[in-house]
Amino acid sequence: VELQFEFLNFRLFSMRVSQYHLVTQKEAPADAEIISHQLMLRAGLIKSLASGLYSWLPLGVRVLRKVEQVVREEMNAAGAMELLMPTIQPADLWQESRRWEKYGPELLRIKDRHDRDFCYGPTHEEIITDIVRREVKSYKQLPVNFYQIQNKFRDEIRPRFGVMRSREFVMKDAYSFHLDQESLTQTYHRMHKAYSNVFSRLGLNFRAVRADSGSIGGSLSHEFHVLADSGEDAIAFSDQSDYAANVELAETLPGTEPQQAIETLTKVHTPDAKTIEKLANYLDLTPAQCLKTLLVKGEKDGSVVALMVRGDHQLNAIKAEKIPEVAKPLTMAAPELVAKALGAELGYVGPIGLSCKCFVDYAAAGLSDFVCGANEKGHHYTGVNWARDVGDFVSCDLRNVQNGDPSPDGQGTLSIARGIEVGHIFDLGDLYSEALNAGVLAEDGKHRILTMGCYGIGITRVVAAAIEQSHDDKGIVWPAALAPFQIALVTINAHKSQRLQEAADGLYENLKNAGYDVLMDDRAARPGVKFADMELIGIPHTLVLGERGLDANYVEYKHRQSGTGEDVSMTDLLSFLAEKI
RNA sequence: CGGGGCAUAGCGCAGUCUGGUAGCGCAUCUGCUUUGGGAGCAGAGGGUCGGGGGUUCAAAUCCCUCUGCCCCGACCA
Repeated sequence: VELQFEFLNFRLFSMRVSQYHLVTQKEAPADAEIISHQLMLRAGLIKSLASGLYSWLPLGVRVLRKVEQVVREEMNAAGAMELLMPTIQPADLWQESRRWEKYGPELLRIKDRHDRDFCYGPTHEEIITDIVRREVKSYKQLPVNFYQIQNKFRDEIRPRFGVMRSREFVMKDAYSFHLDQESLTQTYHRMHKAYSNVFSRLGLNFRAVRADSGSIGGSLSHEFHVLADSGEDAIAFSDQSDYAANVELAETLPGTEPQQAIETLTKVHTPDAKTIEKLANYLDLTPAQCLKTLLVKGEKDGSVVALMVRGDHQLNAIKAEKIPEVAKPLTMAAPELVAKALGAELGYVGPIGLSCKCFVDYAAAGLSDFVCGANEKGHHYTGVNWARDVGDFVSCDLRNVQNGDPSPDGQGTLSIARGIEVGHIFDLGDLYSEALNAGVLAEDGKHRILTMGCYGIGITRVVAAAIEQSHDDKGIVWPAALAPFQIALVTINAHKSQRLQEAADGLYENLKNAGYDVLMDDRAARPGVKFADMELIGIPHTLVLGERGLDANYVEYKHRQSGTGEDVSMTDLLSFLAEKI
């Protein structure tokens, strides 16, 4: 708890607009697609430099600092220690972990003047593991948890949505090291809790979801998603339990056994019915009564594997890649390969008499009297039944969950929502510590490889996500914790009244002394211009001081989020604000 | 990486088809008037028309080429 107060004296300066770089725009650049990108450009938070590269202008940096501050406090409270590693990393550590080959073109590789290989760090597992293996020698020094807040570079295939998916971005990354799994699990839960605290304090509507551990590796992982329709990820959660998972990972349950066969197996002529939609139309059936057969490259050269899902379902690539017989990454088999390996034509493939390995999704395996390709151009079978008509196959979980599917924990049904991933935590086990040989002497005097966790928060992305979640037709509506300034003090024509200017200066000093971040709009501009700017940049609380109020000893108060306002007596102002803020 | 689009003043755009002195709105600067919800008038500054090459008496405009930026896709049986 003491750690939490370490930074309490952190405070950003109050400013006068006349002395501040506030440049707003009425129109957003045409290439800004999503609302957060448009508003960040219009409000003058960021400026684009090149594809996926943004400069943060003074107003934007204030927001970043506020996010960082909350993150620092919660990391410190969770027992993590801040350090700072270089952004440029030598290749040899990446070669040691074998990621120099594995990471692919997202890793920006560079050479120094001596022709030595380096990369711009996309993440820091190698560096921190190297520090720990050299610094930590005894189990008595464990566990340790280090974090940093720093720029990362990932050479994305397609940067988009402004700072939401940029190439260079600010990330908080933490790494913990432990003697055993039990200690790691403890810290993992502690960090899970710390992340929930961070996003709650930032005023975001978020969900923690089970996730695939992806390219970082490891076993257990959770993502933290801010819920927003523009999110790039789909997440599934139960209406009756706390089950929540990325759709990439969310399991489907084995379905019911197929019903007794009624129809007889019949081959029908189906010209041009190469898609499920056309087939269902042609036969006057629903897609759910048809079987979709996808042919992918097998792990063995030149081989093909068949993956089957119900016609109304979608194959989940990550689940498919977990099948040992399937080539990684998942690749659809080219028509020539299919013709060569199976003698079949795409569009009319089905399980009956198919000479390759077949994997069938649970729901598809529950079908009876269904339709599938006849492995003959222009023909399908109807009345197909697995047990009676089809040879060997393996049934497994292959598809994406859908709205209304039963929750995998047996409680309730799943809903699908869209989310923006702002945090991700991983239980890495000994993945990197083993590769880099990071270990300590244990109590029994034996050398033991460490276990490791890593934990990331996309600081810059949090800013965009907050705007996606909180804006209106006038502009940004910052949650209190993120706002670049707490109070906007707008003067009405003060340049024409010395008395008013002096009163405004006095009020500004009082608010500063009371500990608030204040932006005083003292420009000699028309009131409408000032109101519009303060609303665009989303300052939560606005105070308006004009001649009228000065004469009657009041200021006007307006709340950005609710739009409501009231006149407040000058004498009561500080206690009024103390209650509001 | 594949497909599509765009590139003209800080931002938004017109002009390109049909070659003939580079324009409009916003923003910026000056002056006057105005002043409680993005003011009006008058004036001013600001452009290698993305780069290079070609055709032509003449190129923002036509041709070739390079670059940059944006969007879509990478689920199709």
